[in-house]
Amino acid sequence: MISTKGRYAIRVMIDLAQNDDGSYVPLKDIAERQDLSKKYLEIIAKELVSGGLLTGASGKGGGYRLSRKPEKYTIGEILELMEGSLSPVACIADKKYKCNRRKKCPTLPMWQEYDKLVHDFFYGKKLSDLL
Amino acid sequence: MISTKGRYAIRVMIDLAQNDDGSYVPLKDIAERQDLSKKYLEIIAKELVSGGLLTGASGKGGGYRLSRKPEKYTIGEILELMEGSLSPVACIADKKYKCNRRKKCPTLPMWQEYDKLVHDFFYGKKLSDLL
DNA sequence: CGATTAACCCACTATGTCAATAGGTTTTTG
DNA sequence: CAAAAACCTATTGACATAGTGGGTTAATCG
Repeated sequence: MISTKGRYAIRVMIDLAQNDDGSYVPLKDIAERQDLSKKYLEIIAKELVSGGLLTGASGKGGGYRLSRKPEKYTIGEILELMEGSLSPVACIADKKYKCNRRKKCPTLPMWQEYDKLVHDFFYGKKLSDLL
Repeated sequence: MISTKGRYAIRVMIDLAQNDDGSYVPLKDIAERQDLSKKYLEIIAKELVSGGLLTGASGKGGGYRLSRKPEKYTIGEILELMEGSLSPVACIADKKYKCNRRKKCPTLPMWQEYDKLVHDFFYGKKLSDLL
């Protein structure tokens, strides 16, 4: 399941792409347009900034702005930043996960195949595809 | 993320397929072979029975048995039974989910496309493919 | 300079799900 | 009747999710 955090992040990115007039867009505006809690979006926007996807500016006239053009973002990187990992099972998502059945696990190849499918799907989608 | 419940269920089904000699297989044996908690497997097996995927038999000489041949099961139906839904987002998974942005939601088509991808992947895999 | 507007920061919380565990009851066979 | 098994109900600890609250810092405008 994709969490609200990941989904809201995408909506924030779309909103910013659609309302880009060169200046910074305050979270208040986004929250109103998208009908989402401004407070919660703060958390999300912060993570997007620290992940390098957005640029934030404090003070009057401040807000957020895409740091690249919409076609330079993949949905995969947005989701992976917010969700931590897109991998479907612990033994793939968590590098440190230790499973001594790994070598003979009859299901592992399926999870790996699935993981690739999901990865390719989301990394193949650009933010600009959703505008 | 696929939960342990879904993954253990698949392992139980595989174990039953591999150890099918016509008689019932007690959970104790499966738990030992798979190194999983028998108590926890009880919950899983119960659901598999009520979903029609397994046949259970109480009493001495009892246990569980596949109710069809391995090639007649899809991984999708096993997972869907255990996980409730394979759908990636609430607005698709939950029929009753109400979203008044649905008509103009820019992300919905992507989720629908993703949902189909996941569905087709797991319903295209048979239990017999994992043996 | 000071008011305003905005991001930034830290803590907290309610709810729910996950992954079991515990202990007992019923069913079946030998 | 004893053993072995499924079946049933309840509970638990840990963690994640989806926020909320209250303040601090930064930047701009008059």
